[in-house]
Amino acid sequence: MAKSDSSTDAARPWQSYHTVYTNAKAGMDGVDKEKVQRVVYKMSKGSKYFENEERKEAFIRQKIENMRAQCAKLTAPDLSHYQMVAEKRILELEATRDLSRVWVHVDMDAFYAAVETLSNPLLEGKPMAVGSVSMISTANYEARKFGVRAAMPGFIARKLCPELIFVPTDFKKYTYYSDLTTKVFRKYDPNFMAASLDEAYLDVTEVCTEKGTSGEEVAKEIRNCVFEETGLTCSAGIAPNRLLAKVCSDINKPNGQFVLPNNRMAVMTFISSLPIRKIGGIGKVTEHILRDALGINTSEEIVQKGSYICALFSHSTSDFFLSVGLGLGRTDTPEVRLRKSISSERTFSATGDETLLYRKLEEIAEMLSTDMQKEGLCGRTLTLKLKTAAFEVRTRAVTLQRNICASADILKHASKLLKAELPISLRLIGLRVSQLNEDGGGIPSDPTQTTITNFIISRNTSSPRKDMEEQISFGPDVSDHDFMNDEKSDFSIGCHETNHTHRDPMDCNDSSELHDDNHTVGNSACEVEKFHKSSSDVSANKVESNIRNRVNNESNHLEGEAVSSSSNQRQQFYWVNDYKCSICGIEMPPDFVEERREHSDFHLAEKLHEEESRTCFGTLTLRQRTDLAELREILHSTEGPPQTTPTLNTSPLSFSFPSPSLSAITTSATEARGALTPPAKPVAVESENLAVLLESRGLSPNLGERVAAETSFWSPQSTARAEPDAIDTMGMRALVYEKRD
DNA sequence: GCGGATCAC
DNA sequence: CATGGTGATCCGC
Repeated sequence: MAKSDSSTDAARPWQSYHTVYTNAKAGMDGVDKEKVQRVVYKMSKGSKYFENEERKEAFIRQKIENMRAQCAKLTAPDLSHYQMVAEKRILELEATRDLSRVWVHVDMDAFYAAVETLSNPLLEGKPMAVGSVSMISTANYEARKFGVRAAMPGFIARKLCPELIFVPTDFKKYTYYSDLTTKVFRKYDPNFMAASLDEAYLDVTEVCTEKGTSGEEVAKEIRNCVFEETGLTCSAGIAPNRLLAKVCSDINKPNGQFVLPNNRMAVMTFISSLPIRKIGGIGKVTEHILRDALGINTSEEIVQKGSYICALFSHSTSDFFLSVGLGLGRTDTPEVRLRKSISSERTFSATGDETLLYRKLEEIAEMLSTDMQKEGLCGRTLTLKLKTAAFEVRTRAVTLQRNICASADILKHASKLLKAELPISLRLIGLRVSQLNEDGGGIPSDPTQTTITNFIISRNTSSPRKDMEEQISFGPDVSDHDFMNDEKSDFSIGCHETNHTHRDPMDCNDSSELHDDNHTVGNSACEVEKFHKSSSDVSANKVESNIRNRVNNESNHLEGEAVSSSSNQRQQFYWVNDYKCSICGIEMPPDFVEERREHSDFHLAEKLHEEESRTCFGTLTLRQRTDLAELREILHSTEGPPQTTPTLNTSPLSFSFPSPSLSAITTSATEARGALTPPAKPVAVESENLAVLLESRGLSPNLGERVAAETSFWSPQSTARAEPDAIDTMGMRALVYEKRD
């Protein structure tokens, strides 16, 4: 079924229309997939969305063609070279295998839908979907029988299942139940990793040894506990690493579990027959590419075609693929995850009306700024995201010299970016701020003061000179960027609907000034108040970044918990509502700059003292102390940590689709289980022979370890590939931080 | 550093 | 009639 495209396409065109939600998934056994596919196709055909999907598809096909051509060009010497490269990489990766941990991945069954049913028993047994007519978050199992799935537009779902009941999302409820599960998880692993409201990874190694039980038993216990606590069922996967545990939890869903023993042969057998699409990080496109360009369908084939993998993909990507083929995954518990960007975006009915578009932009800027201030964040890079009426996505970014967080500042720069794209018809506008809390450099002794001054100058005088300064990086960018890249030429038609080869920065400035003025008129008092608030937030954020960096650095150098994790998180200093000390409660208005500094210094001294007596890491505190100014910054800025959890409930919704990957796997699950018994053909190397093999190739037996330590695959930056579920929704962040108490 | 793209939830 | 929002990462410039 891999081939014969051309023949079937003409007769059954729907077969070539692939969406994320037409894949198999738990609870879809008896579904007439052909019929579902046909309905989806018919509902989609002719729409702008559909046309865009076709364009994307065509682009991917082109890419695949190029790769095949590249493969064909490989000479015999090339191939033998890459074969060696692959073998070396495989050995090195193999050397990193760690079978000493027991990981459990817990995944709630149809979480949102289950919660809604719990609070409204009338829904029981009826096909129901949580979400809206435009988009479904999750569907219960009755609905799945009709082919209704997460990420499917509601109007298509209704076509598939006319009686489908729609229930709007209610994140307060989900958070409440999620917190209940958290309580259970923490008992088994105080450092468990919350992957989302309904998913968590637990390292139960210690529990197993202490209780002398198996991971299987522990998982059963956890699931029972979760059920008693919440009345909700969940599924679990037990495996030696997180990547495998995640795959396993999907196998006997719902309300089941699957154990993959800590045994290399079992792992290899399991992974070998596994369709690559089941693995986190391999999505629709990657699957397509690997299948059609290299003929790879299973993980086993990845290793078999290792030479082609290494020839075609970058180092980090091929490492990821190979490690998947070997059933490797992360076994460590990473330190606190830090947000790297914050964004806000909205879809609306497409319009080319500039006034309307600017109004939308204004709203987004406002929302984003609000979120940033809630979190005490600010950043230097602003990215405008646009989706055209034709569903094409564009982004335009500027990196400023200073951090911003006030909505007026965001809007000012965003307006310039948008202006440069006009005229254009849009259906979505989004804004993102990244490079959070970084020291912009050149911030003098008193950052708070300077920043306030800058804010006032920037707003009140609106000096064009300053605007030009900040736009330095904007100029070159304009002339630089183009869509003439030959590879993409066929896909860039829409991009030419505007001509961005020439822009007048001054024109942008003028317009944004105008805009600013309009915005300010009428409530200047209110605006002034805002300045204070946001400016103090600016310094706050900067500081927070420092402290966060420190926490990171420290935890790298020290074994065990980060020094500051307990003390900092419990007793962080910041101004509640911008006037009340979070530690002692004393009230002090924002403009009492000097008094505030004194006050924070007092707490700083207190804190240093506490840390010194609490820890034996003298060198560290000493080093910290060398720069009192910085420390003071830290203290000043230390943001109200995640206990801002209350904001969680009211926070912007973040849709969460329970395990979007499919699993008509009950069959493949039994296959896999059966396959575990007989010793399968060895895919790579036997671990016991590893040292011998390494040496036979002139590699020292521990080379693999050393290289792996340096290679990017194991480094934090490529976590997404190795561990793609490192997602930080607001809800998740609360969970993640909470666990560190 | 920017922009396109993929992925997860 | 008509297809979401947030965050992360990677690649190729």
